[in-house]
Amino acid sequence: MANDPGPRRHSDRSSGAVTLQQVATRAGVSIATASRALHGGHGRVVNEELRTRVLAAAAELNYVSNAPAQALARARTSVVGLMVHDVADPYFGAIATGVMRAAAEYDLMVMLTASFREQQLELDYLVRLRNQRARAIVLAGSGFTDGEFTERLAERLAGFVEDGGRVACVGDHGVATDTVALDNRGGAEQAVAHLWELGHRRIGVIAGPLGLVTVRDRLDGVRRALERRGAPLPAERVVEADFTRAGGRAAALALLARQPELTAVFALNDGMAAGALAALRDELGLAVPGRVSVVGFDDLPYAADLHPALTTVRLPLEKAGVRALELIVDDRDARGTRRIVELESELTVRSSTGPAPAP
Amino acid sequence: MANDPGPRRHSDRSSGAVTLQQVATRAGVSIATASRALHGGHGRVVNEELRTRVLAAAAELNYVSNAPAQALARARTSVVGLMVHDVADPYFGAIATGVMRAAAEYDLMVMLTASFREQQLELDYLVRLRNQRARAIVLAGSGFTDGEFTERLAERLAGFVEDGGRVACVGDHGVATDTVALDNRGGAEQAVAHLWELGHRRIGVIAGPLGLVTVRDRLDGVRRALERRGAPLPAERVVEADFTRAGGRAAALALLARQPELTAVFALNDGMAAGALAALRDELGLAVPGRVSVVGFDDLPYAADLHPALTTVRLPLEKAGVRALELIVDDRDARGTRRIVELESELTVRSSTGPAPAP
DNA sequence: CTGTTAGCGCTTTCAC
DNA sequence: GTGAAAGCGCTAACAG
Repeated sequence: MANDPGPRRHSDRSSGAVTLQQVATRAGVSIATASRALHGGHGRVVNEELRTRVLAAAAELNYVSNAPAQALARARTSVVGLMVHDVADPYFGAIATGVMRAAAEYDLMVMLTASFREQQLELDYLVRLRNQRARAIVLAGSGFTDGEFTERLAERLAGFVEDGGRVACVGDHGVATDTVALDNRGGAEQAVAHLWELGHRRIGVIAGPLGLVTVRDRLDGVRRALERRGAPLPAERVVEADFTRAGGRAAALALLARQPELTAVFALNDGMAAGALAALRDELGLAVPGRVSVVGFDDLPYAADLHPALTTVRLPLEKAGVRALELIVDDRDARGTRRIVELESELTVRSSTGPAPAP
Repeated sequence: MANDPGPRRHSDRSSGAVTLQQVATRAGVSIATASRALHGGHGRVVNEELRTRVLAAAAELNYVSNAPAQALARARTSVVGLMVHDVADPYFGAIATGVMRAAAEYDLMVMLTASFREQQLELDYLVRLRNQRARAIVLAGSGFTDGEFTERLAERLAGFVEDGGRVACVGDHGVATDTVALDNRGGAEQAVAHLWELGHRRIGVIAGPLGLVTVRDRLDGVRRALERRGAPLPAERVVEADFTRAGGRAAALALLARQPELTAVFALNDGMAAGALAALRDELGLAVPGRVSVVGFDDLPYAADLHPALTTVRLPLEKAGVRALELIVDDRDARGTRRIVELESELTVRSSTGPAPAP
């Protein structure tokens, strides 16, 4: 039946997958026609009957096209890279979900990379994504303020862009790409305003690692809000902590030992707030919000289930993921212009904040 | 300099990326040698000097190899697919983290797909992953018990395997692949045993959607444990709920309205337990664990922060992700034998459970 | 509308 | 140890 595949040099390597050629042969058409029938060849229309035959052959053979081969021929893939710190971290999980939803919408596959806050790993993954010829990268990575790191990050991204890739950051990463900006500063200001209105004047801050952009911006917001009210934040009222529950716990303990006069604690993320809450309640026996009010940041899903329910700043993380992907897909705007989508924070008041106790 | 790229038919499509040919030319060697120098050509050793020259040229040109092209030539990629319901769900987030950690270890890239519990989407992604020529798939998807779905799932996976792919499931998906088995049944039994020992005899169950394998197994564990103690679970003591906080809240309300004599509630996941806790405490005013004890399942990170801290069954989710990836990588065992790694559950007792109140 | 054919970038024989 | 060349599976000119 003239179905001789011919001599094969690399024969053994064949993964056994059905090829377009086989489909074409079976349908009795040329490979070009098969391609056009299956993947809609660039304006070209295929005769209805041939088309049907090709589709039937493909179905019978259980043909699935070879994306790497298509990528090679078309010089473009349909995969986008997503860089996060850790998907298990609800913050990044939410962003990732947004990206996934949008990707499904636009028919893109997403290649996930997690840096676990290791700078080298993050850098390496970036070239790995370039290697994969990802069409774009959504960078929601670690976010270090470290200048040298930022520089190398920029280099890597530049290389990626040179190859024709697009990049969108979620949050500030110190690189001049399209970005979905999260209003960390503004959110922090809102939180402070809220506490201030409740009469709090002695506010402590549990900051995360100062090397993270997010922390820097949130802390900055606190400072600004306080300065504007004529009560600049003293250095002793800020503790740097690990960005975790345990970090928050330890920091709360340290902070209140040092500054027992505090009436409010602002933890710069919900994880630390949860730890602080537990420390205050179980170890220090301080009523929240009776004796000290607590505010968190992020409004993770469990914030309402903390005890007491946590007042916190809500960040539209999932939406940020969606927007980032959209920035990447949407090529309308001229390349070369940096696009920035600003997303707003919103204070969610629950039960962990109340009037400052009378002096 | 004889660097004429020659006539190009597809010229405009070139993404501008540097190619191996360019590196070879610059290093003054053949493309074959460049390939071997860069990617260690199959036993072949390259002269040290040439090797150095190639590496230098590659560095100068900022060369990054083209994975799709390599995939085509080698007939294999270094990507594995990961199917989850939703990464923002802590359960899947934990599994995903495990997979990511292991993938980094083995130098694999992971392509993430999220079905959001839509059967068709899950099925489609499976062919998409085949299309990408993923080398393997870690299936931690929705987990429907639905027979027809399972069948189609099996079909799709079979196709994937035919092409030479490997598959590992996390949890039972009704398909006979290598799997990392989670002890849902055993965990549920432990929870019941715990309650029983505390004197609870009237236990209500807040089940998730009965169409999910996980739910079925956990419920089954409850039934078995109770039967073994001569107190079979009456149908009225089980409510099917959405697998969420809201679902748990509603179910708790319904359950206690119907069966006020219950002294314990077992929610088949932590999210529902959180909702139940809130409903019991805030809406029904029933003391936990004084009047009714509550047990959850999964031991998500926030379980200890619920109020009261939740007694729950811990599942080694991250480890499950790691193991699944290992099953895929580890080809020692003969193909054809189904391998099953059993992971144990462990009850974590906290403050939401206590002695049953005196009758 | 269909078929032929030249690549896409890389790996791997096969000869030297 | 090195190079030439034949593909890998597919797309897109180009010619009919």
